[in-house]
Formats: sequence, structure tokens, C-alpha cells
Amino acid sequence: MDVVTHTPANVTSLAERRLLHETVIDRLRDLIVQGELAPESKLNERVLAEKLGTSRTPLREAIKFLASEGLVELLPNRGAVVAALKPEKMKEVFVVLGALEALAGELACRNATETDIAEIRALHYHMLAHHVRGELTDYFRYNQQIHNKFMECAGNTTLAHTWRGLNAYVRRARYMANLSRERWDKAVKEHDEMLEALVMRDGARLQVLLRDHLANKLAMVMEALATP
Amino acid sequence: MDVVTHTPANVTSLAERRLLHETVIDRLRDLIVQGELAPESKLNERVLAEKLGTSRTPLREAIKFLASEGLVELLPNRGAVVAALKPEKMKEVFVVLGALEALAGELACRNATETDIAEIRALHYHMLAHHVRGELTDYFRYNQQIHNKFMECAGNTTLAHTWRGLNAYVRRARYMANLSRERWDKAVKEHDEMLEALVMRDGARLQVLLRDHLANKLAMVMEALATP
DNA sequence: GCAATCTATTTTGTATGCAAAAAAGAAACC
DNA sequence: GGTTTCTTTTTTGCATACAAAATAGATTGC
Repeated sequence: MDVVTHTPANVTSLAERRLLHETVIDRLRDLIVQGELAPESKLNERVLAEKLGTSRTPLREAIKFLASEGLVELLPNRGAVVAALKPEKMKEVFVVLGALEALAGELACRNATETDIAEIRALHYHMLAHHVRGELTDYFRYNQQIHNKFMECAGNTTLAHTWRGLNAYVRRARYMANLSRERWDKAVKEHDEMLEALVMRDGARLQVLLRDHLANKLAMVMEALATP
Repeated sequence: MDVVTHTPANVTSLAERRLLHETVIDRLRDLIVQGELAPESKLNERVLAEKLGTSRTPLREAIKFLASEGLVELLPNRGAVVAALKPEKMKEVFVVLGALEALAGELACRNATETDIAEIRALHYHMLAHHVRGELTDYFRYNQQIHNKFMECAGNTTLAHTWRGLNAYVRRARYMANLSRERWDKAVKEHDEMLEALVMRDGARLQVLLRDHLANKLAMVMEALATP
């Protein structure tokens, strides 16, 4: 191995302007949220760095960033692990998410433009289509997009950012959830009602619906965590 | 300068078990919150590392951590700066803090033990003492402790953690606020009422009081930001 | 065989080295 | 004088080197 050169073998393409550690943050977050790096699994720096094609330095910076978001936990002198999916913690996160989504609902009813609502409606119909076909992955994709758009409509980037961080913790549970048809149908119905409330700009009602929706999601996740 | 040895000059004491980058995170956060590192000031890695007695590596890791908390902003290829105190962002943060504190109030009314309440009452009286003597710094210290204890009583560490991060952004404004006596008196009165509501375990009332209290805080901060 | 201790290996934590980018300063041009 | 271009210096970003800690493996004693 060439030991003189200090330029990495797979140098980032010239088109790519982003910083390496930012790319690593996103890739690592995806690996964790998608479940490819399982909860409580160790993050071996040498192995991961090789996998991501960087040195350990940017990787470690990315790990610190994600630690602040709560996706990884730092063990002094023992590296980092993917944050565990603890039922207790899950409940806590859902409680906070409930407050944040309720706030977002209120703000969205005030601030969403008609174009925003039309966009959400479009995403909603996409979601319905995948629901009737039983395509879970695509369903989740549109579901997530609706929630994202929702947060965007609230017009508070701090709220959106805070929500995104906590949501990442929770999202990981989806990929292990064995969604029953009843629960799924119910969730879709709730989405119907939420859309209706938004159209009517009924913030109070939307808040109630969002809380219920989250409570049901929590129940699903707890079921999934209980049956391993 | 000795160029052979790789052990740092001021080696951490053997009693110290914590990791260097964690110490750096806390020290750096303090420097920022306390205003010693002013908003929008550049974080020169060489200078800061020397000041904190480490190399650039743990410092950079700490900076990434704080970037995720929103206390510093990363400028690609141009390092990091202390996050600006933008009025617009300040409003956003206060809106989210409002939702989080309202939730905490509700939970605290349910979960606080009598001992917790007694402790808050004790802190409250300390705060009153410093208020009548016009000792602003000590007043702020106890004020902060009350809010911390409050969050602790809610019994949701995720909530507490999320709140702490956003609160750090806001706290920096305090040190530039020229608190008028009226506003100060009003804030103290609000604290009186909040304590009363907690004692009565009146969650609904406490939520209203907290929202008002935060709204007044925001008004103070906006005043301070508007008059430089 | 199993526990305990010692040794070797791996892994983490931190410091340092080097290259590219940015900033600051100097020189040339209008 | 002021702007532009070229140099020099500084600073950042990444890779690597080394030490301490932790882990795994071997060895000994029983």
C-alpha cells in the first residue's frame, strides 16, 4: 500500500461540494434509521470508515453529531453504539412528539396555503393507493412525506428540526412492526380525518386527532417491541 | 518544542475519568451560553484548542456536537461560528419552548412528589431574596434552577434533554437584557402564581401561566435584541 | 475442566502532519 | 487612489501516527 500519498483513494467527485463529514452524517443516519445498523450494535470505527470510504476522523465527527440527536450513545473508552430501542424511552419520545405535532397542527391550520393543502392531499391519495394495494414500504414513504410536509407548513424550522431528530429515533421501530390490517386501516382513517380538519382549518380538532394518531402509533410500536 | 513525545503537556489529572471531548463540549457550551464567545464570532480551532488545552481533534468533535444542538453553525470550508441571535429564530425557539414547558407543567402536576415541590419552594424563596436585593445574577441562577427542577419533576428525560438544548440558545440573550424593574417584578409575580398552581396540582392553569411567562420573556429578549 | 493471571491484539482517544481552500497582504495596472 | 491580480500566510478538512484502554487469547495453577 502506498504510504506516502495523503490523498484518499476514492476522492470525492469534483461536482460534489458537500463536506465529507456531512455526507457521512446522512449516510450513517440512514443506515441506523433503516435498521441496517441494528439498535445496540457497536459502531466499529475502522470497519465503518472503510465501508463509508473515509478515514476515522470525519466518521467520529459524524458520530458525535448523531449522539447529540440521540441516535447513538457514546460509551467512554468503549466507542459508540446505536441507541437501544427501549420501551420506556419510546414512550417518552412519543409524549414529546405528541406535544410537537399538536403544536405543528395548530400552526399549520393557521399558516398552510391552499397550495400546501393541495400538495398534502395529493400525497394523501398516493398513500391511499399504496394502502389498498397493500404496499407497506411505499405507504410508509408517502406517510412520512405527509408528516414532513405538515411540519413544513407549520412554518417553524426550529420545530421541524426538533421533530425530525426525535422522529428518527422512533422511525426505526417501523421496520420491525408487523402491522395488522385493522391497525393499518385505522391509521389511514385517522389520516383522512386529519386532512379534513386541516382543510377546515380546525386547529383544535386537528390537535386531538394528532394525539390519537400518535397514541395508536405508540401502541403499534410497543406491540412490535414486545414480540421479538 | 519537543516534537517526539505524543503525550500532551497538560495531561488530564488521573482523578479525571471523563473523556476529553466531553469536557470540551461542556466548556465550549458554557463559553457560548455565558456570552464569552459572542454570537456570530468565529471559532478559530487553533486558538480555541490552545485555550482549552487540547488538540484540534476533540475540539472539532465537540463543535460538531454543539452544531447539532444549534449553538454553533458550520460554514463549509470556513469553519464554525457561534449561532447568531436572530429575532426570527428567537421567536421560533420560544414557540417550541412554550409547547415543551406547557407539557412539562402538565406532567409535573401529575408526577411531582411533595418533596419535589418543597424543593422548588425553597429555590423560589432564594430567588425572592435575591430579587428584593436586586442581585440579578444570583436571581437568574435560582430562576434557572427552578426551571430545571421543574423539568426534572416532569419525569421525562427526553423532554428535559430537548428543552435544555433549545433553552441554551435562548439563555444567551439574558446576558444582554437590560431588565427593567417592572418587568422583573412581573416575572417574579408570575413565578409566585406558577408555584401556587403546582401546589394545587392545577395543570391546566399552570400551562396558561407558563405560556404567559414565556411570552413575557420573549418580549424582554426582543427588546434587548432591538436596542444594541 | 475451570478459574485466574498474564500476554498479545484490537480498538478507542488524542495529537500531529499534510493538502486544499480561504484570507490577508503585496505588487502591478489603470 | 482604487481596483485587480498574484503571493504569502493562515485556516480548515482529512488522513494518519501513536498511546492508553479494552478485549481476546494464551498460559498457568489448581
